[in-house]
Amino acid sequence: MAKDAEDRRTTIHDIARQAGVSAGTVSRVINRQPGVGAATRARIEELVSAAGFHANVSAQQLSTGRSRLLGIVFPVEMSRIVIHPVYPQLLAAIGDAAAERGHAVILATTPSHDRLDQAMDVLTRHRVDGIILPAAGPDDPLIPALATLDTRTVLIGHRSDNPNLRWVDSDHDIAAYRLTRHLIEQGRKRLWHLGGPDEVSAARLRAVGFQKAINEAGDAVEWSAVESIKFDTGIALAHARSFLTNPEGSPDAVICGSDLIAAGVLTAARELGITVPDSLAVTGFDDLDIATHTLPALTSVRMPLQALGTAAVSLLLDYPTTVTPRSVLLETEILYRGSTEPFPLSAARPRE
Amino acid sequence: MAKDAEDRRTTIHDIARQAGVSAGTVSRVINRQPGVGAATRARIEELVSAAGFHANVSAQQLSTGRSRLLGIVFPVEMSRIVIHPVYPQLLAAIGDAAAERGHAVILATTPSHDRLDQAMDVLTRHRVDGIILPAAGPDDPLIPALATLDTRTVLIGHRSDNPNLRWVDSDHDIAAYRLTRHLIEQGRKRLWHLGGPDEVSAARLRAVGFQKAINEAGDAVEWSAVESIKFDTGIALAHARSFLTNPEGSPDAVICGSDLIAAGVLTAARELGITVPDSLAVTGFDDLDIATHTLPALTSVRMPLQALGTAAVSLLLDYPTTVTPRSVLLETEILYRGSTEPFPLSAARPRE
DNA sequence: ATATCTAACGCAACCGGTTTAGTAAACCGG
DNA sequence: CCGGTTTACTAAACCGGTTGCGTTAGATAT
Repeated sequence: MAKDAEDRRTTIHDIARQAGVSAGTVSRVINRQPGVGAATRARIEELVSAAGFHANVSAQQLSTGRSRLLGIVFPVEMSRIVIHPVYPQLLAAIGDAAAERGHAVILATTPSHDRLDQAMDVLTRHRVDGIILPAAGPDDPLIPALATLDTRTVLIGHRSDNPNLRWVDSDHDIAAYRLTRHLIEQGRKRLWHLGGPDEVSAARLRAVGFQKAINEAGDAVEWSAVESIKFDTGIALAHARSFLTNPEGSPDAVICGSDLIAAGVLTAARELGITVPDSLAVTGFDDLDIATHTLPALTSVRMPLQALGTAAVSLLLDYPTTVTPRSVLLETEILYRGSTEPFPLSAARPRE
Repeated sequence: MAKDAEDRRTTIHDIARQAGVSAGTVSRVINRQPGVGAATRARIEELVSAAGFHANVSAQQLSTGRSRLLGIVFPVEMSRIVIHPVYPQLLAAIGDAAAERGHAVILATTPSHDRLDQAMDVLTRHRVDGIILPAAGPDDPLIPALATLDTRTVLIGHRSDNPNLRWVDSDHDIAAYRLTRHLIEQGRKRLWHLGGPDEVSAARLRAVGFQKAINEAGDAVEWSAVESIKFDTGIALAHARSFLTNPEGSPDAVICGSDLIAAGVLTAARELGITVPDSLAVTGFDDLDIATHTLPALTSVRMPLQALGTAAVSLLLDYPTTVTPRSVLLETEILYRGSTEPFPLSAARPRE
């Protein structure tokens, strides 16, 4: 063990000795529990902040059974498919929400799909109070694995019907539906959908919303859908070059599964001399930085990332005290920008 | 405490009872320590895996003093400036490297720069064995804060001279130097540098390497440098449109601080009818997905992300046993692709 | 056969908190 | 002034592992 008494961290007993009280009293003070006199409490609080004392979470875990730790499963293989800028932001949102509730976040990574056990190991060994699987997809083998773990688990971005799991998601389908309706009401007649990868539930739902609006419009519009391309501007560019020059017919509106994809479409349009929004409307998803820097700026759908994080954490931690819903669906916000602004219409519209 | 005996996790004592030995013996088995007979060891290992037993890390932390936890400080404000696709990959690399060494990774996020204490809190309360600050920049207030913490700390991506800190980095400057030399040797005469944000040390070093090659070339070449733009394709596009049409002279080679920036330059070139690589060479950094999807494919510099993660973890954990260097500098790999392939030269080159 | 050594284990203290049961003093109404 | 209640606090068990030391049994040396 060979620890110098010198470099040992301050413990609750050190504080207790200095304050002339027992360890139990100090414990009550740092946990803001009743049963301590005002004077004693003040004296102890003074000593605590003077010594820079921080209670050892491991010791707390041992005696209370709660680790104040949330596990985030980070699917590496998935991230090779979907390296997406919202990822870090979502992580940060979860981290903040957890911190707000006095919890920290531990990362459980899997180097590959046949090494799930590595992630599961971390989660169980650290006795996490809850698990979050962000950017989950429908066929992720982690989902059944986590469902067996008897630790409360929340998926973000995939609406699993597994009764052992909870989820939070944003209304991708509704947003895509509204976006498509908006374009149809503008008078667009040939709508294409260029969606994100099939492995991502969000991408699928966006396609569903598009399809619903199309179905409602009936024969009034032509449509086509390329689903399942990667969230990649370069790949989108190649696709767009092809369908924008198709002699059999090309779109006057493209609903994209992500701003990254929409950026590729805008580039292709510019190359081909197709003016946006006059001859072609383009929409994206996620409201990335790039959406405000394209020419014209890109109509996009902002995800409630902060709220997703907060809701996920709440679903994990609020259960013991209140009745918690099994799932939470959050609203997105559509930001209409230049890429869908119909020139004739806007010119005709009276100033207000 | 009110725990059912039922849903309690299996402990080392449960295993011990089942095996008819003491807890100490079980402990020696799961830690692969000597002093246990072969038969007993086999019997215990059997029981451990049958029960799915995973030792409680908190209990281990308490008795050994080691938490088997590495803290990653996740600078949220920074990520607003630099939302970059290598970020998740680097995180994953660190996670894997840590897992390999039997450690897990805990995230310490700061909602803002004046709430550093939140991150520091997490780190100290969980008694992390080491701290990693990825994508560090020169003026990050976290750096002095972490230096006072008397927990071993490694910066990734910033070569701090603070003696209390260690760092790992890749040789951005050397790569940029080689890249620039390569272009000069090709006969390029007017080289522009379009670098990433000043807040990121990597971006600064890339500028330094460019400058060194330029200085060596002397009067043989013209040059110009726009430093400090965000890692953003849209912004880069705007810059490129401007300097590629500058009547006072435009470049025949652009060295970019990131593939995201290079993608913008390629788009601008295409818009303006400038052929790449014949009239203009373009290079990027980071070898993102997009680099292989542009037309032509983008010459780029691949960062040794996996190795950076491994080295950082090693710098944190190898100290007690061996002498550890204070810093590690890793090599990058330059991938020459179409965007710098000089057409005349390649046509003249005999097939091999 | 006896003394000596060693490998294999048990015992129990310990890590740093939390929490329950218990005690002493203060307080309160009549 | 007394019995009863409340308040402030202590002591100690406990959480689940680890580890130094002591014990025992079997192997080896004499």
